Amino acid sequence: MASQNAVTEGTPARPRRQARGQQRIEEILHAAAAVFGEQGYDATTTNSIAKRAGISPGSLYQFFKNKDDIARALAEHYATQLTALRAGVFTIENLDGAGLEDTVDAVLGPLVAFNLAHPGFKALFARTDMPAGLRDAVTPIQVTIHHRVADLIAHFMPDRALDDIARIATVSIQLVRGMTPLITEADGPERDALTAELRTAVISYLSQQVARVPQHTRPRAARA
Amino acid sequence: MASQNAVTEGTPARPRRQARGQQRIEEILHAAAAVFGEQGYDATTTNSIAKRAGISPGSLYQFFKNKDDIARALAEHYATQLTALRAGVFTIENLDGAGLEDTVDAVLGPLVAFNLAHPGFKALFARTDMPAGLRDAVTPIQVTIHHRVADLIAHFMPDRALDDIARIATVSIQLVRGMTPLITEADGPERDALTAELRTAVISYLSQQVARVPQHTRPRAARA
DNA sequence: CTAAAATACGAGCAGATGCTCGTGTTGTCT
DNA sequence: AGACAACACGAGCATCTGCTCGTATTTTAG
Repeated sequence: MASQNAVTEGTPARPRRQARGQQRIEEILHAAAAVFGEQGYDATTTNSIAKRAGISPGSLYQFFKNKDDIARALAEHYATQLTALRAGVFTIENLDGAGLEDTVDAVLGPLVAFNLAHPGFKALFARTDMPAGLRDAVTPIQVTIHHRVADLIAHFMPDRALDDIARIATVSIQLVRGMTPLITEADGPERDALTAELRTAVISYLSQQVARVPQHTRPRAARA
Repeated sequence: MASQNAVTEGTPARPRRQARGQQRIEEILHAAAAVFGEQGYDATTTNSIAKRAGISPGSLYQFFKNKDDIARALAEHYATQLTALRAGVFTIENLDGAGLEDTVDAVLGPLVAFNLAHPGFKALFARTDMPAGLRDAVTPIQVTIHHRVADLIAHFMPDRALDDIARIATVSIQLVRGMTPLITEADGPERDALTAELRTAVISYLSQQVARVPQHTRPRAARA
């Protein structure tokens, strides 16, 4: 956005990255994701991230202001990948004619896969009590996610009040967030079973909500 | 390690408490619950607990071995009160003839009230990623809770396999745990609304599970 | 009353953690 | 080639946190 060249002084300490630096940044984020996923955010030390990335602490701080800054960058990284995921799989247009179950499947499947592929994700997003710095880093992205889910839900209950929709979206997200650590920490068949349980929980909750106002809505969720 | 007591050597460093000390212990636990609830477990310092309790750090460590020990004692304190709660409200015998909805209500209502009355509770139990010390402190009690919930659930689906029952109990508990922080942090009417949503989610999830095996079970959940 | 145990104090230690700083190396631009 | 910026290093600083220790006071036991 702002001019990063030497002439203007808009962003003081923002160096012009070279290719090496860009790669380092990605290596650091990769290492941070791994360590966050294994140890949790609080227990993760910046020195351990540097060690994991194969660099010195000093080098790390050439690319990131502090620990929260790493979390913020990683959160944005995840947000970007989630956006790509959405574009590829569960666009609203693609699901407009689909039923509730198919929609939930279309969202939940890739989301679980994403959590398994990116162990750091749940460490940043699936916590209920966050330190202030982490909270600031992830809330904007949580708001974005909430908007998308609310849009999706609104399609199935168009005559509900907006704050009802918002609340149902919040609850749905929270159901998923609560189950995610259980799923990622389980192995093989138990993991599949828990994923199926999550699917059941979300679908039955949302079905109940759809059925709640049967006048205007056509509650035939399974077939369009 | 050396025995400082005269006669028996059963519990080496366990002094014979006087009335004053017992009261101090309760004051410390009360203070710890408050600070845990406000700051979270990690952010809470032992010195801040001592300050809140109106004593010096040295005095605190005359009654508790370390920070985890405080958490463990507080967790046991909560477990005791929960047991009293169960005895008073939702004994299995009392609910044997009741339907699923009434049973869930009988559990969820007092449980939410308990969470509101004891702000430290969710800081100890409602976290998904716990430091090792805290995990050790609360897991025994979580196992107890899980047993009780599984017993309750088993009454509604007697022909399900034991690990199915266990998994359903785990998921149910997780649904409640995930929603608890949302509920306690909300105010007035929004809190009530979220509580109602939690009720809906749990009941619809469990109803779905009860309906899944209709052969042997009599799925007349609402009326006995 | 007296000795021992329990309670109380609070300055401060040992260890850890996020982060810095001085210095040296690599890359880029002219 | 020279100059400057980006990159890299790692010992170590400043700070915090859980906890201790020497000491003083209160309570209990005999």
